[in-house]
Amino acid sequence: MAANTQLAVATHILTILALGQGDESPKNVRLCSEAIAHSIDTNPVVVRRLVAKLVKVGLVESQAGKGGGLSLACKPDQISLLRVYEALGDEMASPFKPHTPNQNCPTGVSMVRVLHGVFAEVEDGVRKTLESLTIADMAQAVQRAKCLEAAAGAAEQA
Amino acid sequence: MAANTQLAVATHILTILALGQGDESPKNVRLCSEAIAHSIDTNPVVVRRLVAKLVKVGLVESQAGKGGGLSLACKPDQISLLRVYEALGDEMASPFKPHTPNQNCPTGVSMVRVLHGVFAEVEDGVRKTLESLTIADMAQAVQRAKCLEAAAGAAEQA
DNA sequence: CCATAATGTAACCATTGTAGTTACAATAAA
DNA sequence: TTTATTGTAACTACAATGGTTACATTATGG
Repeated sequence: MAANTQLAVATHILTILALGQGDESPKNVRLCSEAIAHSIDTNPVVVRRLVAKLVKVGLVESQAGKGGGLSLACKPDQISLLRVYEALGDEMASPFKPHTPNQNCPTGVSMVRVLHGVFAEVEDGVRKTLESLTIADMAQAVQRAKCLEAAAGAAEQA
Repeated sequence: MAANTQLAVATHILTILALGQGDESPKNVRLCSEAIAHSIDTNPVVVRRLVAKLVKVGLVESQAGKGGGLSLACKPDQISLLRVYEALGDEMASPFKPHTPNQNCPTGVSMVRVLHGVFAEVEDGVRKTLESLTIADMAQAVQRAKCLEAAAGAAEQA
């Protein structure tokens, strides 16, 4: 199967929108799905499909029609990666899924109950990590990385 | 797709083996893949396929031939869930996978670098949680759950 | 030494999630 | 009214998972 890159792509989209958003001016730049798809190297429909989920939870605003496009519906520092993660769906596609043992085996039945607790603990840790990071952090880190790279490129040229 | 339940099933297998292992006697009971598969409610081949990975990293011993079967190669309190997780493969099948953006878009390129760091942090948290739990803990919890359930069943009967 | 019971593993299939793509209706600006 | 955009359905290709059959290998035990 193709790897699940939805959180990565959604974060990419939001970060791009954040970068387009001037910190001082209240006006967000509106980007079209075509342009975003180009940066991600995918199809505009893939972007719109993902964005639909982000719109549904109030992270993104979209406007149809000529001159329309996408923009953030929140300040970047108000968007934790946990909010993005939750926007994509409740379930983590991961190896942390209980199985369904033989219901007549008491050991098996107890196993799943215990496993459920363990996996909940794992998920909880994941959520805490995601909660501590915002799109604003991502945008800042990307800016910094771009500067460093530009500098390295310039040094290489010289 | 079928959900990935490998960690759950592997933990199930190891816990069953741990339960069959008398704490006082040094002899492990040997169980055959057929019996284990029955508790998990799957095919013996699925069990053997998984066990092969556990054998490879020295968590389980297997003996072919009549009277053969599977047994723990370690003390249960020496087997953290992290070891089990690692035995199954290096990569976490999860939504925490970076994508591959347009390599000509400097923002995209920086994005993945930053995302990589974020996802490493998530993975790190997961590993810490898994490291804090052992098969011995699982076995103990399962025992306790079974007792509770038996008591509840008895109460229901009365 | 042969019958038996077990592992090891290859091969194949069905199911399902993901992403890519085409197509087109709906919408809104110029 | 033309044009540029979103929204969404439908289809495809691909890969991962787990179930299943089949069979070679191995070791016990009578």
